[in-house]
Amino acid sequence: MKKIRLVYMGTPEFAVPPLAALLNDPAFEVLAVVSQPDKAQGRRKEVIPTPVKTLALQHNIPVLQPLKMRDGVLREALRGLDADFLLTCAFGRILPDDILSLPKCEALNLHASLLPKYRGAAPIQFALLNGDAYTGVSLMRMDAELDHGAVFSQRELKISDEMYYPELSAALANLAAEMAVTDLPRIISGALSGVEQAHEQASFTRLLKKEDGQINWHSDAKTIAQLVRATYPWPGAYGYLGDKRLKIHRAHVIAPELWTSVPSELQALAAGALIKAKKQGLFVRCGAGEPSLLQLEEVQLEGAKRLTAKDFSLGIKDGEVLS
RNA sequence: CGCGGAGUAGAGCAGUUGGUAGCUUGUCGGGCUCAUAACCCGGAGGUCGCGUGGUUCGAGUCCCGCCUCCGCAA
Repeated sequence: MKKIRLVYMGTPEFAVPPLAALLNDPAFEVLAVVSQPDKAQGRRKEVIPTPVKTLALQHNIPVLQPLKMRDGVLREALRGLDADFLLTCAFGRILPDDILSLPKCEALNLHASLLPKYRGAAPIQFALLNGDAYTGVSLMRMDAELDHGAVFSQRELKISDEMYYPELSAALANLAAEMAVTDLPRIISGALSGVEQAHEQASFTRLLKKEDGQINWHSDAKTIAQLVRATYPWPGAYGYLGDKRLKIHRAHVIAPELWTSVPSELQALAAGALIKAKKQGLFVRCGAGEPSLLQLEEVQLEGAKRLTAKDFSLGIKDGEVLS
């Protein structure tokens, strides 16, 4: 049987499982991998190859890292490959028309949401941020607009309360991998056809910024917990203790029925007030009117290492308030 | 040379104008209690990151050099 020839375009960790699955499946032949240029990272500004590039090199797949999409160089490189599919996954750049319209090559995208919901750059984060019960992945055809083309297939995933961004991202990436391996052949055979999206229901996500991690302690604890889960590990949810930033790495909501102290006592506390409850843990009073409680699990003060809430609480005074 | 914070008992912190270290927690022993992540009593545990460095009668505390960790920025 003729192998399915494809060019894979992806950059971050999320795009690794699908590529790995395609590389391990004999039905596919990955002709080339396109990834974003390597960037300097870390305190020492070391240049780190992208996760997708690393995997590709381990399998001796040629890697292209074009600086520009529109100068024709990439198009020329791809044109000679005679691929059946151009498959992108978290590539991070919008592809110009001349690449999407390569002859006899279907340009597809793996997107981490149930389109038309959450088009754009940060679908996983926004699903967590909004406290959605479900999200998923979509396999779709690329067209001139962002995440706008016909959808071939989707897989759903339940979001559990324990999922932070890395867990959800990994779960979705695995789902995307499974979907790519099983559904690309079905597209070739004609078993799957693209269905136009319900565009009027589309929503869009943008890349998170550093400031998106700042916590408003007047929000209720549930909202704040969602922010913590969505922004971990970057940009990270944070408040301020004095003039120092305090990152909240892990936290969860305490259901009102589990409160050991009565609401009237909480009512008297300012939003952001830290509550040291002996061995029971460290809590923050949240909410504007109705008080709600957020239990901190893991935090990190600016300049210090990350600590469990227990260790952190040993070093702070009573009555301190986060802002 | 990007900016900045920090290295003190197992852990988290304090240590004022320099006078040989203290708190919380944990740990060990004992006690109390129907019981407790409760309470009471007692003990162990630190060459204060490194330098056979400098200043000083005397340095965790000031000066110099080095190492390590971390936040910001990228």
